[in-house]
Amino acid sequence: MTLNELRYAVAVAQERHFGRAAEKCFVSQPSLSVAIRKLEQELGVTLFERSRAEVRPTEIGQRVIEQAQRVLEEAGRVKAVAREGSDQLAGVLRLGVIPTVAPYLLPGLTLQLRKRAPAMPLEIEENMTARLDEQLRSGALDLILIALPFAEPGIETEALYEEPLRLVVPPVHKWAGRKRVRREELAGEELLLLSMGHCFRDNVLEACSEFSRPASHGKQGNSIETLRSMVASGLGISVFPACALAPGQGRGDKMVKAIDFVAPVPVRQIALAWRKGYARPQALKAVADGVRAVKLPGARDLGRS
Amino acid sequence: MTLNELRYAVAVAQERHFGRAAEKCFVSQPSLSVAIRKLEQELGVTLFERSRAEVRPTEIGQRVIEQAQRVLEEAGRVKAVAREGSDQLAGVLRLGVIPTVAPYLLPGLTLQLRKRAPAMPLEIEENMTARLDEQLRSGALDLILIALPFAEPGIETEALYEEPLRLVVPPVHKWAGRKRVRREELAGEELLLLSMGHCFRDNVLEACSEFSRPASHGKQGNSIETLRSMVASGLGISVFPACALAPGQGRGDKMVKAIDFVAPVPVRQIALAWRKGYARPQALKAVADGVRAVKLPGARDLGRS
DNA sequence: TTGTCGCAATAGTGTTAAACTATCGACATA
DNA sequence: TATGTCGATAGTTTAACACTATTGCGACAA
Repeated sequence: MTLNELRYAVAVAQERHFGRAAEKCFVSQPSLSVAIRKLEQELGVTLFERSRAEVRPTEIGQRVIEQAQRVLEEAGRVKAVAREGSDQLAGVLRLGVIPTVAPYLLPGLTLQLRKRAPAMPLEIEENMTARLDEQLRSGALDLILIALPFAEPGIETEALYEEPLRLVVPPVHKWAGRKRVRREELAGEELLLLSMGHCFRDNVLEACSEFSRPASHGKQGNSIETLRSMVASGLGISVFPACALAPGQGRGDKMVKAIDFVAPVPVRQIALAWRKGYARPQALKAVADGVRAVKLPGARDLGRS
Repeated sequence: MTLNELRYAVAVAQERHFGRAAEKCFVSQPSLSVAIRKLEQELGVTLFERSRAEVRPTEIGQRVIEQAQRVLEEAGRVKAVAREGSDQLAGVLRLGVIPTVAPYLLPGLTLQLRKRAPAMPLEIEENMTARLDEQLRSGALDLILIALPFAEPGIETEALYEEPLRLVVPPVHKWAGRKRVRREELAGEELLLLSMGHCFRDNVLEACSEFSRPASHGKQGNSIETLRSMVASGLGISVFPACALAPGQGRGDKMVKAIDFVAPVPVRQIALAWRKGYARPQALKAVADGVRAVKLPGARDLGRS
């Protein structure tokens, strides 16, 4: 039983004439005759009563044809479903973002994507790299925005931008008045860090470990905003990504004082990652372009597209 | 798009593995791969995300596959419908019967068919030959029981039985005591006839016309039972088919006296008629056999089967 | 890095199936 | 008896589909 055979049967039932039905189906009359007979043999019933005067569906033929129409209708919907969904920029996109990027990038990104892909709402998962990776692999997420390095088998990445790391001190700190600080000077300072698992914690440690190895792990925060408050209250100093230090960023950007490092300025690289073979490359590109279009302070575009 | 392609896609979605899906569909892995790709191309969407680790339906693929399952389900019902209906002895049979046969044959026939085809209820249309013929041609009836001669293009007939015609007189008639009457003797007698259109009227006229040409058309009845009453009340004499004169037949079989004709006894032949190519030959045979199995007084089987 | 394994994709080939044209045969009409 | 219509059949070609064999890619172990 093929869809064509069902189509032919329906056409014969409608036209009540093999010749006209064949014409309607764009096949020759013999082809259609043979197909109908094949269908009748397979089903084991006579679908049409052929008399000279007219072709008439039998009782059972009528019921078979009604059912055949249902099949064809559903088959048509397959194409309809595919057509609706063929726009890669339509439908929810599940995006994972690390916590040290999300609050600073997302406002601008959603704005960009509302322009670039208005039919593609974002479903945001804010979590640490390990958890995002897991969800990306399991298919719970489509794309994730993470910090490099990030190399996993089966996962492709594209670096989007890099941004400088900046020293953050209380307004009353001895360095508060300085323009620049050398990384070596951090030795011996109390450096407030994010808790374990945050990749930015590793970014900072890598950037500064040569000079400062903070013994105390008691002084940690669960988010940059927590750290900002801790620094503001004089609990210590810290290192933030530049995006967290834009004017207007954070609850009052006057709470702390940001100081640039002397070159070589440590940076972190933010990248987009997806499963190899991900089926919506256009959506991927839209997000990549959208992120690049968000102007973060001090950020520098990376990569190809 | 073919039903097989949809089957393959559903199998891949279930197994999440091309090899196993192919095995399940009893085809080679390459065949299945090619079919899936063909389907994807036709629909213009990627149905599966192929990674080394696993095969996963895409968002849109998931929806397409759900719809494909609906198609396959409906396609399965086509076969189910055909299987249910493949029994020719199941389902209503629309049977037309002429009024001079119906009341005498049907009680026995329905009994016979309840044994022979319990799943085939009869829908009875009692009408005159011309109207039955019309309905048979239009498809409103499947079979009709009529009297011969009956020859129509596109219609096949099979004679079932013939029965004698008998003279019917009031109990007080001068012939009431006789065993037999010669047809010639009817000349000059008042013969009560059925109204125009009843084929039995023509049977009687043909059988007796050589001897009696009734001038008066005022003395007519619309049914044999009406005629029986008219005869009983002494309004005249008539000719009935033997079936109408069985013991217990009619409202009191003592109302009138039946007399045989001297040979050659006039008869009428009852036949089954159907459209050439009628799709339920078994139902046809069941009715023919059922009619023959009804023992009507004086009836003699005719025909083949 | 270098095998090796697993799996899907591709190449090449044969067979089935579905299309076509031409013709037949049955029936109805002139 | 001729003629036309219409569905069935015959014979042929083409296209679709399945098969085996092989490649190519990525993951994992040595």
